[in-house]
Amino acid sequence: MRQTWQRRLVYEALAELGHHCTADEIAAFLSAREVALARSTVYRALEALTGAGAVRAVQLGTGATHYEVAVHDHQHAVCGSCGGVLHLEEELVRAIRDHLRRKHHFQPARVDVLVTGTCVECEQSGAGKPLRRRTLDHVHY
Amino acid sequence: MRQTWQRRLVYEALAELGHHCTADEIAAFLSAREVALARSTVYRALEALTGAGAVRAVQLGTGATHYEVAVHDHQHAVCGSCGGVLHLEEELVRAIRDHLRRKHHFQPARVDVLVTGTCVECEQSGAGKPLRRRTLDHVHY
DNA sequence: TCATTGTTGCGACTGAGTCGCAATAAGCGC
DNA sequence: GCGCTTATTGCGACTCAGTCGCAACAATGA
Repeated sequence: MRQTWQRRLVYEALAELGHHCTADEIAAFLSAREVALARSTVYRALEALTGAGAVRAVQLGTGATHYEVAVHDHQHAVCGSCGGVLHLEEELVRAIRDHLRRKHHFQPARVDVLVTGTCVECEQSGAGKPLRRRTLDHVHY
Repeated sequence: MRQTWQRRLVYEALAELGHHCTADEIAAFLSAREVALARSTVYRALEALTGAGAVRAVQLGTGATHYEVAVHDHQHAVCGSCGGVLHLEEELVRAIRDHLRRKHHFQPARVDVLVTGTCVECEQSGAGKPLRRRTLDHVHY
């Protein structure tokens, strides 16, 4: 993978934002910093970085793909009312991998778990209003 | 939910097709049967049926949403080279639910597991060619 | 330094899904 | 069975997320 300042910037934006974000959020963040990358460039940079293993793409429901700096594997639980995202130990999915390998002789390459529900705060405050689809705040606990 | 022949047909199409399919596949199936429903009608029927619990919507990667008749809960493993879909016991995710409730006081409403990997057949035949994105055969083991 | 070849930027395009609105038709009470 | 109310349909236009082709450009390796 060739090094370009565009890719560096995309990666740094992701790191600075510090939470799951979409391609457009990254583009907006850079725009605010007076750097305008073509939308397709951001997408392609994210694709390249994902391929190189520096970034991880994750589907948080039905909206746009979210990206995060690849540190250690984990799964996600998102709160349907505040949009907060909780990270779960990767350890929790070991049983699933094992089961597939042993019982079905299926070689898992990637396991994605997405839990949707209600977090403590929302549960207590009784904030029942479900989020409009396709919008997540990416609050990071 | 009001009963309409459109909704009945959508449900029956899903049942007859017998596997995960997309809104457009259902529309095409019905078209072939000389019934042309508006695309938006199919989407709205699926939404209504999903809300009523008769149908389950599932995200099989990045393509279109897939729907299946809601029989019993289960999770999915899809083969990246033949597009086959394997059903997994819901039992496997109990630990995840429990963990969230006990350790994070998070109320899970829905847990979605998506495993991507290679099935036995493809593993053996060495069919390494990854599927073009956004295409799944919905082979049902 | 130059040549090669991957990358960018732009705009047009596609696929999936949503929305507004007028016409229609379920399902209710009678 | 008859109307009435209100949900649902069909249509087309629209949005959103992402992809693609192509010419100009720039990161590496010789």
